[in-house]
Amino acid sequence: MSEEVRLRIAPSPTGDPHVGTAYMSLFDRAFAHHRGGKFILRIEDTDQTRYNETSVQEIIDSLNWLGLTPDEGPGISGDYGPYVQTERRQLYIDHANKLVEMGHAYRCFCTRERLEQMRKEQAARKEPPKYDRTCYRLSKEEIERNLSEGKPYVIRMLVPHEGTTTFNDLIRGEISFENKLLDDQIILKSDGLPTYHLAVVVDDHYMKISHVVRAEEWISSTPKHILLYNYFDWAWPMFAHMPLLRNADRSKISKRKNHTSLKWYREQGFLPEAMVNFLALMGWSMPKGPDGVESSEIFFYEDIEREFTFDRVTTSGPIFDLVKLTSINGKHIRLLSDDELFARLQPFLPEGMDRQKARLVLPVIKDRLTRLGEFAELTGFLFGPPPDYAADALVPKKSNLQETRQALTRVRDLLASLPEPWTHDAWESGMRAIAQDLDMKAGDLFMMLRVSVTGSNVSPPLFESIEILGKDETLDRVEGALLKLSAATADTTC
RNA sequence: GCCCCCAUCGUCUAGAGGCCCAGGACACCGCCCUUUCAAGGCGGCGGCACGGGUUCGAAUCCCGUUGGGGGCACCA
Repeated sequence: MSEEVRLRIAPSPTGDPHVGTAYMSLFDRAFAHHRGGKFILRIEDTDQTRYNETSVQEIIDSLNWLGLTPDEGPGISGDYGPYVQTERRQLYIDHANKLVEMGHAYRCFCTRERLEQMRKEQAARKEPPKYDRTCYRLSKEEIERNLSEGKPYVIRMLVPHEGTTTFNDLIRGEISFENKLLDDQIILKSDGLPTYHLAVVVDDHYMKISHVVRAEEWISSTPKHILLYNYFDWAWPMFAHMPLLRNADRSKISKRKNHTSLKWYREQGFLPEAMVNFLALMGWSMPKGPDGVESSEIFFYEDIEREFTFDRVTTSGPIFDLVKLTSINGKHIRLLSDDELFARLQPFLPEGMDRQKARLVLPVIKDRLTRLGEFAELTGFLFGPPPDYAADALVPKKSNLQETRQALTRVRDLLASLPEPWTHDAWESGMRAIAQDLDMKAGDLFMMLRVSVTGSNVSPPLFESIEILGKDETLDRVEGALLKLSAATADTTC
């Protein structure tokens, strides 16, 4: 009987919820649930200088938004709490002390200034920066004296100078490091809080984490963690280091070069299922069907959970491409029913916008939406006056103001005479008849009307638009266009 | 500087020695559809970083080079 599969996401509450957190959560949860296990949220808030109050709730909100709800976590549930590290500080202190007693760690009284000086000298000598073990050589008496004087200290783990530490990464295979290259890492800070290295090992152990899945950037600290597991005589978890999301220049994804806040994507109107779909494509791919046929790249979380295995995870870091995300988002928007899409659109409709009308426009605009946030902009002309435009915009190529005014007048008369409700057939054949009569292209005539009504030469379908606008408003706008043409004609003639 | 990871179209990827003179998606270009723009359909452009091995046979295995990335904090 094997142990339960338990994976965790362990973000630091230092700012906006990060896209990398969503990325790791996706695979954590998919794998855990694929294997009938649990997905756990743990808050790593041991750096009080970077702590951000609203962050924890925002992380939870973002995960919920994406449908990546944790099974255990702060304020959620679970038998292995507390799930916030600052609430577990005594545990870390006890374990650090235990290590000191066992001779696997030692107190270090060096000041930051001294350490800085030491590193400077090492750099000058072109040596790798590494603690020189000054405090390891302190006598018992010196330690006692420092302690009684109340000198602040940290606790460092003692790394052996011989041997090699090797582990098997689920994605990359065997990775090994020579111990002599590792630093005597600080595991307990002078404020009594642990550093990541101690906290992660202690918590992963007591929270019974079976698979440590995290970004590639952690590979080089893994041997330190393994050493700690060994010191405590604990079994190691499995390790899997996911590729790092990248900026376009291939550096690690950053706020400066990318939108990294999940809040931003939500506000822009990216669908959670599109985010999940896109993120899954970064470093993972859906296996081919049993017939060997290529699988679609458009899929949902449930599909990922069903198919996910670490052996299909790529080793090289993918560039986060907003263009592709946008495309995937558009496809997911089109997969939604009109009613569902309308429900999702609610937070994006401006205050006071006529909801009924908005629902009416929806089918017309659906194929043109790539983000929910575009709705208002794309349909603005239906809810208020069209944007201002120059009279010339009404004039087709190879035509002039006079002809345009003449043609548009005919259009107005047609619309005015058409009995309501307008039918597509009657309207269109009327337009075409005018075009033929005036010996002009039907397209040019449509464009004239389009600009009159929408203020732009790019718009949703014309007939549907004027139908939604209604006869009176449509005629008003055509009248307005005619006025513009008259004014412009007058200008050029005098 | 030292250590570690990585290397297929511009980008995301399929490919686990012959099925590949390399397949799909995004982007780009063209055509079709069409009252504009989209969406959709069809087609095109475009890649195994380089050099050595191993093998009857290498994108796939090994070594090296080059290139990219990450780490080396009382940050995670």
